[in-house]
Formats: sequence, C-alpha cells, structure tokens
Amino acid sequence: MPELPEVETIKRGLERLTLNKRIARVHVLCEKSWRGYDAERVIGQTITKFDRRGKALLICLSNGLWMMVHLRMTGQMIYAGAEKFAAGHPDGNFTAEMPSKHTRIYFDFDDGTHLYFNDQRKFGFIKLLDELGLQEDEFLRKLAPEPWDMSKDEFWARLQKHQKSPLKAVLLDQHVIAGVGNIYADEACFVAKIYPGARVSEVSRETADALLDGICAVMQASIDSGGSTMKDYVRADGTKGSYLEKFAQVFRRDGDKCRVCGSKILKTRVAGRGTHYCPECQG
DNA sequence: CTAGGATCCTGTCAGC
DNA sequence: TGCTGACAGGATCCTA
Repeated sequence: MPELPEVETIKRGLERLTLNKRIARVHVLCEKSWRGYDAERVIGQTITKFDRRGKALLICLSNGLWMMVHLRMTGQMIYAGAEKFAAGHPDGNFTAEMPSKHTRIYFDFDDGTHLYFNDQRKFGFIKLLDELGLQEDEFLRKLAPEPWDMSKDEFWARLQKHQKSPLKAVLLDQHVIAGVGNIYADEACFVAKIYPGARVSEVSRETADALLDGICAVMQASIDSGGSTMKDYVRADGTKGSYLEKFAQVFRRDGDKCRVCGSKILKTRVAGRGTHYCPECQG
C-alpha cells in the first residue's frame, strides 16, 4: 500500500482541496469497505480537520465524528473538481473516469466536486468513529510512534524484543515503528548497509541507529517529492510523483546495477515479501 | 509471549 | 487461446 509518505501526501492534498467542504451525499458501493457508524451520519457535515497516524488517514467532521481511512494494499483517494488530485496505490484509476469499477465509496460535496475511495483488492476501509472510538481503536492504540518521534534508544529497545526475526519483518511491524512498508523497509536497509533477511540479533547498535536515520531520510525525501509512484500519474500542479524513479536505490530495481557499486541488484523473499537488495553493499 | 504461515480480494503476468 | 500458479507498496488471525 501506500506507506506513510503516500498517506501524508494524500493528507496534504486533501487538506488543500477539501477542507471546509460540506458532504452532500455519500455512496457506499461496497459494504465491506465501510465500517463503524452508519454512513448516513456524514451527510450534511463539513470537513474540519485532517490528521495522520502511521498509514492511517484521519478526517474530522463538524459533528465531531472521524473517518479513519486505511488504504492497505491497493487503496487510493481521488479528488475530482476543477483540478484533479490522485494519490495512493498507483494504477490506471488515476486517469480513469470516476467512479470506476474499483470505486468502493465516494462523496459528493455540495459545490459539485467529488472524493473517491478506490480499492482494487478491498482490503482497505473507511471507518466512522466518535472521539472515544478513535481513542479505543485497536489499530491506533497498538500503533508504535512515528519514526521522527522515536529516539534511537527506544528503537533499539523495541528491536531487541524480536531477536530471532528477520530484520525486515520487524521493520514492517506497526507495533515496532509506524508507517514503514515494503518500499521503505528495503530502501532503509540499503541506506544502513544491512541485508533485510539478517536476524535482529546480528544487527549492531550502530546499524540500528543508521536504520532509524535511514527510515526518516527516505520517507522525508519521498514526502518532499510528493510520494512515490511507478506510473505516469500527474498531480494537481502538473508535476509527477516520482520517488521510485528518482530515489529508489533497490526497490523494483532487480537486474539493474547498484548506483553505489555497480553490482546487480537481487530480489528474494523475506518475511513473505518481495525483497530487493545489493549483495555487495548489504553483504 | 514470539514466529511463521494462511488469509482476506482482484487483477496481471509468466510459463506451459 | 486457455489454463495455472505466483505475486502484489498490508495487517490480522490461527497454529505451533
């Protein structure tokens, strides 16, 4: 899915385009994609605030309810008004007619513009909660701190609880650190010069420090460039999202040359996920 | 408690 | 062409 930087990109885009807009209608095309309170309760409400925790987007409404959006693997948010804004899982929907066959939920604003929640695989959802429900939500309650809010001591301590696991499995664990997904786990391991399949017990304190720095650095670079994308989607201002094209050192570059040492980037399987690395730099 | 695998779902692609 | 299995930017549930 969309990892932390993509969700942050969506948050910033929707903040700019939909804040203070009033929801005139809501269309739930796939029941499974809607959770929590009945969707009827968002009708007539104004969007008052956005927030984000890890990969979860939070949208506050004027009646005090919150919509928690989790995009999981293939979710995307698309705003269609005078300008179009699309972010999340990159695919043809970014330029397709809306609603598309992957649209699961959409909102009509009273100014005639629309917000679409698309999700090919239906793993994602929008959950309507009150303030208490938000505080008690299991996912949010167990979510580890944001990478920038975690000290190196704390990151080190959290790693130590999973000595026997492959490093990558722990980086992907949202109870250990929030927001890291398959792309940034691989990229951070490259920056810290460690093989993602290494057991945590083999990770030195110096490497762990470099990992935390690397996670923050690759994510910040991605946010600064508007989130990653693999395809040719064009953002509202006409520029392309381009993290993978410009910054990815290993992710989906298997078969290509390492930009540091020239070795061939390899792909393998770690913790059940496709994993990319340079055998020379991350030996 | 941890670790690892199956599972939710749809679509695409490689290899017969 | 048609079929089959593998895989996919995530997280949870079940089992050992």
